Amino acid sequence: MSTHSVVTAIKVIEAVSELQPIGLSDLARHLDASKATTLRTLTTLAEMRWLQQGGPTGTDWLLTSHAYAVGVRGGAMGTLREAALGPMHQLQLESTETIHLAIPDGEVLILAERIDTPHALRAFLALGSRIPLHASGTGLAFLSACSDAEIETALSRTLDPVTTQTLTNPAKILAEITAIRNRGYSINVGGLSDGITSLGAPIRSLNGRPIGSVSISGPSSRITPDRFGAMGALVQETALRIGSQYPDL
Amino acid sequence: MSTHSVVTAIKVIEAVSELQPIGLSDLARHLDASKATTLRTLTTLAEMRWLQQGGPTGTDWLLTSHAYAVGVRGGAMGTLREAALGPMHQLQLESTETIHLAIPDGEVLILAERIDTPHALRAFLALGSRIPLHASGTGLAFLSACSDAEIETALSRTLDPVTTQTLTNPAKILAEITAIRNRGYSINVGGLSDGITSLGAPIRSLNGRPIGSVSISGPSSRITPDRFGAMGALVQETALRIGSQYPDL
DNA sequence: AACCGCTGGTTCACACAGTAAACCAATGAG
DNA sequence: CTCATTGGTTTACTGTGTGAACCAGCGGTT
Repeated sequence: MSTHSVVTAIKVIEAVSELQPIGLSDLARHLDASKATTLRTLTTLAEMRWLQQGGPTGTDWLLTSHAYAVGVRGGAMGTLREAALGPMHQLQLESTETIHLAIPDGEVLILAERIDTPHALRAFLALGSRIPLHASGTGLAFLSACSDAEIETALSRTLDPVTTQTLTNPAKILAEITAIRNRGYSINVGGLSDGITSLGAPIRSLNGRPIGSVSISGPSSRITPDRFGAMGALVQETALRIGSQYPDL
Repeated sequence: MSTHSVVTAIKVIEAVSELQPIGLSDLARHLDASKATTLRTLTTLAEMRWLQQGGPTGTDWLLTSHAYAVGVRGGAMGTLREAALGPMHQLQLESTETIHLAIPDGEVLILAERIDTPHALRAFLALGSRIPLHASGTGLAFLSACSDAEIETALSRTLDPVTTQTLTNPAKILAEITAIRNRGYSINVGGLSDGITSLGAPIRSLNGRPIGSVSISGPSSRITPDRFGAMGALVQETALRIGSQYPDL
């Protein structure tokens, strides 16, 4: 087996990130690599302060906060979030609900920023969560700004349902996308988590390419159909404001 | 020069994170490595979806959102933030100001989470920001929970002033630390950014070790000395609640 | 034009870094 | 007391990553 050491290193980081706390043998097995290799990679990564030992047993491996600090600054992550914060705050005040900013990573969106509602009952999604394109307000909004070819490849993947109300039929999703394009914003009732409704709009860079999306999320009891129009207009406007500040991909 | 390839890979990631957008030659010069090595590292990292080309010139290198997604989950970053969110929200409601959660990374703290105030005038600090221990409410609070030896090594470093009001004299900082220990919370008026006052308290794990700190931050015009007592008690209580949920380092 | 200093990217032979298999010591379950 | 784990170490070999030298393209200056 010929592997670049840096490839294994990255795999180690990602595996630890996902499975932590995790022990050496477990990790080596999961990576299908020898323990010696795995351990040496672990120790060098520890020297670089990306990993550390700890956890229940004291010998398990964990990701450090250094990894976080490095990741947050960053391309779209840094500049787009910076540009988005102001408009997102304003949208939070206007809607009084939770505001999400999502950014694409491969075939999913990643929750990049969240402005919380003061309400006790609220939608909750951890930062960094991977959000499937077909199952969320942000995702559907993002798709609606993609080219037909991109949409097709996105929908050609297996579309796992997240809740009982998740759209999984490509044809229905396509219909929904054209609806979104006409309407200007997406509507997702319980598709990502039960009882949560969200309205989303795509953020376009100055050249028109989709670079993320914003959404308003809250309990379906508060975000009722009669408020869709007003709230949808707000998200749409917010997405426009953010995109207009953002120069390019 | 003999270097591990994974070490250079990590250095590349960190350099790109810090300097992006950045070109090949620039990067190689900054890393003191050959362009060949640098480029191959860049391309493998791009294959792993951690980096991508783009930016103004189209050939500059950027960090992807994938790096962020990997970093956020993670050790202290994940579990502690999860445990802290509830109490932080409550503290936000009680104080009506911005709440910060900071976690140690080497010799600084990293801003891990932020709950914003609805006020238009508010303190702002980007997630992932590196916060010097001696110049912030969170930092001083964290120091106050460290052992004397740890404090000494921390204060033996060069203490750069951030504002004109930053404490840089080790003796004065030590005095402040004992004051914090008696008082139960830290007070920082304009030490990190002008016009911002913050009150912080250390978060201790069940075994008593400091693992982070929380703070209330806002304009000095709103966080006035007559409110220090009440607000300080709130932060302190919040830090205790968070720590009591958190098992161990 | 020719020259310059730069850029991103490529090629190649050699050394050394990274690999896997075998091996230890310690722990916990049966 | 076995047996199967665990984390960690040692080894000799091999193939990966290394840096120097090399292209080609670009924008100014002369």
